[in-house]
Amino acid sequence: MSDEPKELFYQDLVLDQNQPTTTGSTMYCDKQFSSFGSSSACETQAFDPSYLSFTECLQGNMDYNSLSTSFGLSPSSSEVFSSIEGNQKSAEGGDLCRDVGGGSEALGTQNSSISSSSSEAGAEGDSGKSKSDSQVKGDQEGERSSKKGNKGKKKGENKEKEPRFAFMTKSEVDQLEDGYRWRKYGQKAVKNSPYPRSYYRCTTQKCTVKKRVERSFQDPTTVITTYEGQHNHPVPTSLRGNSAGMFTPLLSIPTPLSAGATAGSNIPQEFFLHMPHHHNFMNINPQANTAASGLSIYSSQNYNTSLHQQYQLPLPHDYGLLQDIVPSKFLKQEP
DNA sequence: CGGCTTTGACCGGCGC
DNA sequence: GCGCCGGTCAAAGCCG
Repeated sequence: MSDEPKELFYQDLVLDQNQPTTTGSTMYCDKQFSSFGSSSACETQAFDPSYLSFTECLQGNMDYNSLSTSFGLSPSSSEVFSSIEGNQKSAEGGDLCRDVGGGSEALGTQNSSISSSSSEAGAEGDSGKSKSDSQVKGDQEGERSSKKGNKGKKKGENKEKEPRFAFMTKSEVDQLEDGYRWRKYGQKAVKNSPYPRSYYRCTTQKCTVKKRVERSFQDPTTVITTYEGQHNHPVPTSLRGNSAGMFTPLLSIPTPLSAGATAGSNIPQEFFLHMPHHHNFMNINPQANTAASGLSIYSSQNYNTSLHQQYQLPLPHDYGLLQDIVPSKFLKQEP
């Protein structure tokens, strides 16, 4: 399959903290990520990767406060979805859905109130329910005692959820090349969306990572990929010759929608494989596993200059740390 | 022939 | 209790 993105670009992502009204992406901290504290979800206006130390992300030791700080929003200013507290449905599914599905709305105006966005918008995306997660968990850990009729799901058990990470990518193809091998195990029509949602599972043995891929019906050029779990193995080197090959054509710049940061969980390596080249993720995570370490290879020089110039990275609190990530020349202080 | 995709059926959670 | 819905299974088919 030709899963190489053909047309990829940051969707209106302007990293200008002085212009919060510019379109941007939205990042969610899912409730399931306990490390985010009681504030189960937050929305950043114009998700700015530069705010955040990806090392923190990778190491998954980022708490809500640091997250808020890193993303340039205070806990109070962050948009917390009240419904999330006790209803993760809206947290992981509905909100993500709304954000994603309502891409033109939520993404178009990051000030839009995601939590109260129209049902129309919410219709599209990941409307997964919490039960789904528990079910998934049950499947994964319970090893599915049997097939249909008894999915081995243990009610009320294994409520913990795999870390999830969702992002949007402008792509004409649904499944982006991320270096891993996936097997499609299902496809479902998404309510109120003409585009189906595909379910993939990592083909590597004992790897329970799954991902869902769907296309935003608000913006058909946008693909929403949701990763669940983390790979317990390196990127298959045999894939398409070698792992390095997967970097070549990737110009994909995803828009994080949901970040999983449970202790010990990493944001899926795929995310970083798709991150803006200029972030130069070299050795940002000494503790990264092999797969993530593969990013160190990714010192792409084929920057999109115009895109670069478009970025106006603010000086974050942890500028020093960021320097290790982003070349100084890209860190210019806003006047 | 092995690996993958397709697709209808099934299950459980949730809302009404 | 019922229907809706998301997620998953697994048989069948496809493909290299």
